[in-house]
Amino acid sequence: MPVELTPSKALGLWHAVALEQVRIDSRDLTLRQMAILLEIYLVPPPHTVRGLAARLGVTKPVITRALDTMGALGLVDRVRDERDRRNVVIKRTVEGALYLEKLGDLIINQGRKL
Amino acid sequence: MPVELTPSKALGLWHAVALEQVRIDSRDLTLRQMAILLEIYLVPPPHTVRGLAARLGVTKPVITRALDTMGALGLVDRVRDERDRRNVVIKRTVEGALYLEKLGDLIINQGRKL
DNA sequence: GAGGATCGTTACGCAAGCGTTTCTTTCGGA
DNA sequence: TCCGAAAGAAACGCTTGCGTAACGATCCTC
Repeated sequence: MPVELTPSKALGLWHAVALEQVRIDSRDLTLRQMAILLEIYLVPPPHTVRGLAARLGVTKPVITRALDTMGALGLVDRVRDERDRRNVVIKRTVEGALYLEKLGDLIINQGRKL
Repeated sequence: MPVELTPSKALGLWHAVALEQVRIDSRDLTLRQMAILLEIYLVPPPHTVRGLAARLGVTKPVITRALDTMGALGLVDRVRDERDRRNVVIKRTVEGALYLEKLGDLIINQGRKL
């Protein structure tokens, strides 16, 4: 069942969510970081630096840096892959799940107001 | 008529749009810049630096810098208020309207796919 | 018309992101 | 057992954003 939106509602939703997010959360992730975070939490694992880079169409250092930042915020975790120790597997965290849960609630609530 | 979303669809929509936006557009606005841009285009004018700062809960230099950046991208324009020359009125541009129109289409299309 | 308030900008030092390039470690086939 | 390929991180110089504080221009009131 698709989500049907008019142009006005689509941008209105984006507007309301962006506004609330700016006001509430000082963490201010970039769009890329947000895309990476959502990818990690919404797409079945395993996730690797290389895989994410390919998926987003960016270079590997971009992913490494984003993981550094979001790791410091506790939103994601990194673990060496013991089966192929060149790989790093990106893990979800409780805090990251909570962060996205709040974002989801925000989107839903702003959607209801439209 | 509100937009009803499940948690899964809300985050799924955000995910899909963020991903496409990252892949397609190199401009990569920050969340703050996006909030400012949408505020300018969706809320009736006039818009001032001070007003936007209060609305977003940020300091004035944040707005000035965002307008610098987005002005250079052609997304917004600045004009002195002739009635009170201390004020700067922020104007919309054709390019900015086009940018948001594309974003709206993107949101709608990703919503349909859910 | 002088003095204080208001508006937006600029300056400053700092933190974080970028793309490119260069390691370091690890794997896997000859 | 080498030796090249692959994965991720680190290094480099640069750009952009941040918050605080100071600044010029303009308005308004006394």
